[in-house]
This record gives sequence, C-alpha cells and structure tokens, in this order.
Amino acid sequence: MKLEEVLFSAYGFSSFRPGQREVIEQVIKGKDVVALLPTGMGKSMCYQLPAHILPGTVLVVSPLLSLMQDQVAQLKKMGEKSVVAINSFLKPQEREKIWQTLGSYRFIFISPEMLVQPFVKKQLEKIRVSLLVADEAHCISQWGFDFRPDYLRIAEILPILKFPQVLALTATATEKVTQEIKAYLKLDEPFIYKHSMDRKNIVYDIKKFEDSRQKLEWLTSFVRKSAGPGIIYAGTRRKSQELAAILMDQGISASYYHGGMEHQDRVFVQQQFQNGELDWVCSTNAFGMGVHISNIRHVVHFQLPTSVEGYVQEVGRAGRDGEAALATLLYAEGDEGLLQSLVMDELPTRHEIQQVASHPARADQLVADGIVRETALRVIAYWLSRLSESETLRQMDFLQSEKIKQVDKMKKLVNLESCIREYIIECFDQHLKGKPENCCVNDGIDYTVFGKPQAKPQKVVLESWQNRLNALLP
DNA sequence: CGGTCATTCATTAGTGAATGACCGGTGCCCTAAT
Repeated sequence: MKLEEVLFSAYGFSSFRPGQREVIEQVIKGKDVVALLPTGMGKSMCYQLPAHILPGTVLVVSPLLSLMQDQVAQLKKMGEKSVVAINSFLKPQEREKIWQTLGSYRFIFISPEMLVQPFVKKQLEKIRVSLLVADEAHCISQWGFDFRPDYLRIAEILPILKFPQVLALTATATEKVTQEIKAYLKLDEPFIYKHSMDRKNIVYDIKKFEDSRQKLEWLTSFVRKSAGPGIIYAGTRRKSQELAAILMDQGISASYYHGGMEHQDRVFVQQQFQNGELDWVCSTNAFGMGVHISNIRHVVHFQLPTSVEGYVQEVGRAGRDGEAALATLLYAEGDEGLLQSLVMDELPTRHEIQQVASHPARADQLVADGIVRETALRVIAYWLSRLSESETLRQMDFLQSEKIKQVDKMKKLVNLESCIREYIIECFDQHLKGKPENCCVNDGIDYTVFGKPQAKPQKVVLESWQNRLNALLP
C-alpha cells in the first residue's frame, strides 16, 4: 500500500505536509531519524502513520503530562482505541490493568522520569516496541543538564527494548542541540531532516525604554489598540499576575498563567484561551508547549528570555495559521540583571556538589535542611553516579560557561543594528534564504497588517433551561 | 538588577524611615500528612 493511501484511510488526509513524507519514509525503512519541523507542521503524523505499518508498539516520551493527555485524547478522537498514557494521574487499579495488557497498545505515552524507573523498565521489557519517539526532543538539552536529568537517561531503555529504531522530533534545535540529541539517544548515523527554522510571517520588533514604568505604559496602550489573541511573557510569576491585573483593569480580556498555580486553574486558562474566550495571557515561560491555537497575532516579551532558543520557541507560537504575526521584545535598562542571576542559579553550586559528595547517604536530609535544593540534588546525583566529584565540578563549570554564552547571544540580539531575522537564523546555524517584505525593526515594519481589535459580540450567557423555557412560552 | 519583606531604631506608643537579606522560571515523581 502506498503511504498516501495509509494517510487517507487512517487519517483522512490526502497529501503530506512538507517534511512529513521524507521523515516517514525513513522511519518505515528502519532508519533512526532526527526531524526538525517547525511548529504546526504536523510532527505527530511522523509517528502516527508508521504505527499503522510497523509491527509493534510506538512508545512516545513526552515532556508534559498535559501534553500526553492531549495527544491521547486527540488519537482517541480519531478513532484510535489502543492508546494509553502512563503517568501519575493513573489510579493504582488502572495502572495494574495497564501492566496486564501493555502489549495490546499501539501507542504508549510516558514521561522520562517514569521511563527510567526499574519497575517500568521491567514491564516494558515484556512487550514488542518498534519505535521509540522522543517528542520535543530539544528538552534533552534544554532541561536534561540542569532541571530534569532523567531526560539524559532515555537511552537506558534501548537495550531493554532490544534496540528499536528511534525518532526524535523537535521544532527548534541548533547544531549543538542536534548533536546532543544524537549523543544522548545513542544514534550513530540517523537520517537528519532539517526544515528551515525561519518563519516568514513572524515580524520581529524591539522596543527600548529607560525604565519599567515606560515599558508598562507602552504595553497597555499597545494591547488596547492591537488584535488578539496574544501572549505576554513576563520574567516572574508575580509580574505575570501584575500585568494581567493591569490589563483587566482597563477592561481588556486577559488572564495569567504560571507554574505556581493549581493544576486545574492552569487547565482552565489554557482552555479559555484556546476557545477564544480570552484575548491575552500574561505568563511565565511555563505557557506555550501544547497550546494549539493557530491565530495568535502577538507575542510580547515584557522581559528578556534566557536564550535565543527559548525566545524562538515562545515567538514561534504566533502565526501558525500563516497570517502575519508580530513578536515584540521590550527592553529597559538593567533588564539583563534578572536574566543573569536566574541563569546563575540554574545549576547546582560548588557548595551543593561538595555537600552531596561528602555525605552521599544523607542527601535527602541535606534537601530537608535547605542546604541543597531538590532539583540540584537530582542533577548532582546524575553526574556523581557517572563522574568523580572533581569531574562533576568541572562539568558544572563547563555548563555554566555555556549558559553565559547563551545569555550573551540574547543580549546581543537586543542591541542588534542589523537584521534580526538573519541573526536568529544564524544562531540556529542556518542561512537565511530570502527576506519577507515585512521583516524586522531594523529593516522597517509595516504595522498595519496585524489587525485591530474587533468589537466583540456580547458574551452569550447560558440561561437555565427553566428561564429559556419561560421565554419561549407566552 | 529590582522589588519585597523583615529588622532595626528612635523613643514614652504606635508609626515611619532606613537598612539589609533574599529571591526570582521551566516538571516529573507517589511521599507523608490530613
């Protein structure tokens, strides 16, 4: 059967999007693949379609529980019944049942943390996995080194699964990140598909101010005269709430989102935004992954992101529909401060490493006493189980210097006098092929194309059935 | 770096200024306590 026929019979699509065919062909041939496809290019089809041709299960490593739930729901909606997410949402009974029937699933979604647990490994050993997928594979290098070290351990599952082929998917990866993905997933000679990272319909703007008050004044007047939906990225949780409050005061439809909120509140905000009931979300960098909304017109950065990669990911959430979208980066003197210090705090300190190394049995106590941070302990434990204390210290120094380089690239972007699009693409080790007419602040921007806020239809208030019935009756 | 919170001080009573310490973002896990 031809691929198009499978595509049509299983999913009802009649043609592939750019890149999909190339990637899927290689997967079916049995190659390992690293695929860099921009947001909104149908990455998930790259493993969904092969699942209908390969004999065994497709195991998908996914970074967020909410993303997993989403993907499962989406597959079920398309009529796929044999799909499951293994995570902490499961009740013990459900979990027990899943272990019993594990081999019968066509798709299994799992977090890296769950994947490396000994019991889970033992369960997965019993089944036939044809394809291991690392979804959002840039997380390996974005989070693996300082935040979620289990991301560096995904390859441990390969011998247990008797070396299935591997597919790594991401929208943003520099050459360095691509190499790290290859190294940590133990891919010898993968087929690498790289789509251009450039998003032609995104226009890059930078606004500079003397202090944060001016920034705020600009933001409120900008939001009032701009068409949503839009995301405003703030540097801290508190700031995201503050900005949302200020906008709401002006009668603008806005809310906030950050990692410190209750899970259900986060889900609620995201859904409101996706349903078009909310024009603006003020958030930390927690917001965005797994947000499927195609018509985001604006992404504003109220503070600097910590890397160009992070910036591109956040900006990339705009304009998935292909229509013009504006990315505005706001800068006030002194803004680098927060950036610098956040980045300095990311990695375990020398003191933390030395404490854990000299009291390995009391590590948990060190966390309880507030001497070592919990995240730091996990990162230290990962490295100390592989390297000596002095090697670990050296590794952290090295990672620190890499982070400083990333921050410097971001600082350079703010002060750029040449084309921003060109600079960004070069940060991703690619070359720009042709500039759009509306390009960036340094090449001149036509602001008229991004739309003005529309008069919203009055919100429909759902009446109770009694009231509606009464209204119908004379 | 910049904002916030706690402490200190002067002093005769509850507050207000000044100083210094501290913190800031991203998520999985099924733990222990309700």
